[in-house]
Amino acid sequence: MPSADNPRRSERSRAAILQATQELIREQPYGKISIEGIAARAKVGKQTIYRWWRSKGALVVDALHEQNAAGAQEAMALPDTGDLAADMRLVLRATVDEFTSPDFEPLFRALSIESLQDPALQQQIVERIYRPQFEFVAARFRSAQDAGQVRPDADLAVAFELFMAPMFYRWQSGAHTLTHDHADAVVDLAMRALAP
Amino acid sequence: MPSADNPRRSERSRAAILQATQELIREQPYGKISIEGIAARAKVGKQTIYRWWRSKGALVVDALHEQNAAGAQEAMALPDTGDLAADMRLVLRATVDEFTSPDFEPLFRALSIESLQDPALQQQIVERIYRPQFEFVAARFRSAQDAGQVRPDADLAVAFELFMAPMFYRWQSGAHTLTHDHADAVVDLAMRALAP
Amino acid sequence: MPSADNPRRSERSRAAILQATQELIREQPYGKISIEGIAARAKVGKQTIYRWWRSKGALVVDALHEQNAAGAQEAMALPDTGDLAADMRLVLRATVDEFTSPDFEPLFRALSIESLQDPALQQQIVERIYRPQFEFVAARFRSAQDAGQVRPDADLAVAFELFMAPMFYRWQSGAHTLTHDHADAVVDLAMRALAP
Amino acid sequence: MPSADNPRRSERSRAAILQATQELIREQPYGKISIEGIAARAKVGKQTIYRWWRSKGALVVDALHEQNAAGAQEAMALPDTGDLAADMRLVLRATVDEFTSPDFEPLFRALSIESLQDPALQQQIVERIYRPQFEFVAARFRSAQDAGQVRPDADLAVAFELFMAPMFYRWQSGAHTLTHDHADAVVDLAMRALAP
DNA sequence: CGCTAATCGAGACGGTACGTCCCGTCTTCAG
DNA sequence: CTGAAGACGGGACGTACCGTCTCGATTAGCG
Repeated sequence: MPSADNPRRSERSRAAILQATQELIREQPYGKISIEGIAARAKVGKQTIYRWWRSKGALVVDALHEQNAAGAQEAMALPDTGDLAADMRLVLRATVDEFTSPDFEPLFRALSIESLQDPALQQQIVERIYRPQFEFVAARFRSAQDAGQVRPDADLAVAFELFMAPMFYRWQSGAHTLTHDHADAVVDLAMRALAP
Repeated sequence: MPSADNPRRSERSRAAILQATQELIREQPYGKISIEGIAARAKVGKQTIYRWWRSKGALVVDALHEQNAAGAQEAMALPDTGDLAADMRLVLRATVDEFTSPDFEPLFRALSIESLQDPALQQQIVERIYRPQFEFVAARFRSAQDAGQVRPDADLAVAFELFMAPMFYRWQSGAHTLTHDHADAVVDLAMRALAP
Repeated sequence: MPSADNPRRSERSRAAILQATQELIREQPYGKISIEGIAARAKVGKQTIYRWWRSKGALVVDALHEQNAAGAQEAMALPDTGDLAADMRLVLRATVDEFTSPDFEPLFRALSIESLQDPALQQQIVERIYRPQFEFVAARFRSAQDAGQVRPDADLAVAFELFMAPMFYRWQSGAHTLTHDHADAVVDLAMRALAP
Repeated sequence: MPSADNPRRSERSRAAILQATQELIREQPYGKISIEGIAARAKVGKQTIYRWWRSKGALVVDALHEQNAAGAQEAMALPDTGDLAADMRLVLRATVDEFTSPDFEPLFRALSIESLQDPALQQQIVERIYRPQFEFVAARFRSAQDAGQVRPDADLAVAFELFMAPMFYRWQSGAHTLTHDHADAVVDLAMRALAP
């Protein structure tokens, strides 16, 4: 994700703003983060932020994308070993790792907060984050259906959520700790539910 | 839930504040709600709010409780007909209704936003909202285990989330609409996963 | 000045309130003093203050009187040695001492502030503080007129102010320091002005 | 007195704030005046006031200067007719007029209240208001000394106060009304005191 | 290769809300 | 009924940020 479409736009500012946003979100509760604080940290005028981002939420989305671009995007690298349970175990463990990581977790948190407050942003997130992730997994599900590991009439959207929702729910509710063991247990149950 | 423990506390103010909070949360985006606005609507001094509630989040928790106290608390009235699937269908449909209701949904939304911003509040919500709900359902699960409808070694916490998490996830992600049909589909899958 | 007219009135409270008022006025800038602070220091309910004093100004007036009652009231003890200049030198030096004293000065200051804000209080001060002081000095002036030390047609009010106003002015303007030498210089000039 | 030293500063706001301050001080008791009220009257954000003035007192000083700048500054236009008594009569009568004017009096009052509460402001007033006025009069005194109308060894500061203090004292004590006749009487006495 | 228009940093501006302090009144309970 | 305690509705405080708006000072790309 280089600069943007506008050639005049300062790449230096763009990067500094997203960098500052990531850092601040990691350093303090999201409620304490202000555009002014981001501008100051990035040594940028406030207007430069307002010029290129609609809202703090949009800024958070981009900051998260920037971070994913930097990292390996493991969560999406979904292998097909022929064993769906094994493959999903990898996916869910990676999810646990992200929900646990001090680098990612605060950004997810920020994103959740913003998406709950702004329906437009919520739809944007569905399309830019949720849907791609779903499509990757759905493809793997179809392959598993062909291999007879999943009932052919299964609703893939519901199936997808059967795996992911429990992880998300635990994270957000804070009632239990997220562990690889828990991920494995969820995969076991979900596989049983989807078995032909 | 009458006044509180302090006999000096004005019941009139307490009720007016919670009432105003509920109304305002329903009328406008949560981000636009201010303590000042609540105080004005309740015809109360700001200090009276700050005296009895730590934060806007704590106020939202109480407002939700007040609303539940007023209503029938159907979600918790969990029958035991001997047919777990049927009973859980009732619970999940009631959940769908709440996530859909213009009376409840904005308050849940507000609660989620606040709990994501304040770990202390999150734990309070776990204990005052999540845990009681879980215990009700867990009791029903144990009865179903006795009746041989659920595997005796099932982790009831995971089982609980297998039902509830997909509903919550759909609501928060906004990727799909919540319907009774979807609730039924989730119950079907979850029952399959838990079957002995 | 014992309790007051009401026999039910608690002498203990009355004294504690005036005591607290004096102390606080000496300890901090007058603008920071609150009724609430006085009540707390005096271990008294706020209502007890509001019951017996119209305003903070009235409280200050009483606090000053209480202090004068305790002290020697030297400023008023005006001797008649036959030498008006010498006698006035005593009066003006005593005035300098009061304007300089850490016990009195803050109370005068408080009184000035209040009287500038409340015409009713200002008149009360004229009658309870200014006028008695003037009468004492005026009596001495008349005696000096009889002795031929002061012009018989002199307006005693103007004469009085000729002595006192320069002291007051220096104190309030803060442009110069108040000293006994200055008091003597003022007496010299005023005597010259009033000489037959 | 145009804007200030900072070119970014809005002249429109500066003028509106001082204007509003003057108006409000004239319209109501000083104790009822709030920064908030001034900001509202001036259609200005509170921060704009706090940005450029340390305190309400500093604002009052500037408001008074603004008013003087607008008017003729008669009090300072001190003629030298060769007759000191006549010249001083003009000055003191002008002073009476100011202490009597509904335009000036409330501002002086406000200034006195503030200066009594803030030593830093008091010193500022000495330098910006008291001292210039003194210097004008002192120059006239020196000219009178050259003309043999005033004792050559007179302390000009004390002499200045001999004229001004009685006016100020009457005004602040509220014991007597201020009139031109009184001003003339004071000049007579002071001239007698200073005569060679 | 200089012109000019967009972009930049900086930060003042009119506002809204914050959380706190105090006002003067009212309510409760103890003596 | 007085008095200590302190909750109450309310007004203002001084601060933090909002999103908009000038200011020069770069800084491209086009002419």
